[in-house]
Amino acid sequence: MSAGHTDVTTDPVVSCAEECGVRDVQDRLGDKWTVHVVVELASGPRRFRELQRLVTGVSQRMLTFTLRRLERDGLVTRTVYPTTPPQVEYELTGTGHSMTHLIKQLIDWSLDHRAVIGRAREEWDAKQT
Amino acid sequence: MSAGHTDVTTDPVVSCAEECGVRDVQDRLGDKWTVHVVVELASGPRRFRELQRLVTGVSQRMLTFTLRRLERDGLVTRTVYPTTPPQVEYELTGTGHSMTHLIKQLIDWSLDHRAVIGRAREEWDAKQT
DNA sequence: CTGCATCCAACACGATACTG
DNA sequence: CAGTATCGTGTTGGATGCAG
Repeated sequence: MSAGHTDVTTDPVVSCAEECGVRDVQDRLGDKWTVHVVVELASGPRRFRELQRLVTGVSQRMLTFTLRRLERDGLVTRTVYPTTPPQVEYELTGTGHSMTHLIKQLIDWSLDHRAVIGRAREEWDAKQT
Repeated sequence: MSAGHTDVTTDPVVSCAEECGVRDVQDRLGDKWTVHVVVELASGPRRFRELQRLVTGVSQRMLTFTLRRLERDGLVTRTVYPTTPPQVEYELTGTGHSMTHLIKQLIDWSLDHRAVIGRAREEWDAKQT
């Protein structure tokens, strides 16, 4: 594809990577649980227990952490219904939903290049004897 | 943009998040140095030393690691010029360049929501007394 | 200049136990 | 059910020194 990079200086991705608060998004997208939780919440509001069941392997601790952080950043809302037993519902906000699209991009890219990368990886590993 | 999510139960982000090798991409996008390096390489081939200067704060160890991993996955090429002193040049491959776009998405989103998230965060912190 | 190996501190994460 | 607190551990990442 884009071979022949005669002019390599024409890919203005960005000039500020760290300064623009990208780190926050990185941290979130790089976090296994965050992505999982957002994906689950994308299809509608969920209760705590429900999420823990849906997001396989997550510990109670990490789920709480993840939800708190998402809540703090205004990506999910936390609604407490004062019933017995207590019931808490988590739901994506508008901003939260917009992150959903971002995650979609991520997944699409990974699906697109998964095979190529896998092959490259095998070749490389082979060459390392 | 995509506001007005009246139907929350129809956001088919994805059905498999972990199974499809998304973790790999996550790891890479979540990695501070990887993103930085790719961004720097986006504007053209760079030498090792050059990268270390460009990517402020990276240790030699991490730069090597990062480059090796990128090389392994076929995202960058490593060309050795047998001169004295030795000269090694790193360059993004086609796949590598495509990741550039993904990173762009990331940065765009972060720029778009940076303010909102920041405000939400402050409010949340304030409420925590 | 480029790269690898070792040591060491920090932190993230999981498991567990306990409260409302 | 929902959430907090504590402890043990494994991985990450920086600093340093040495080699090609």
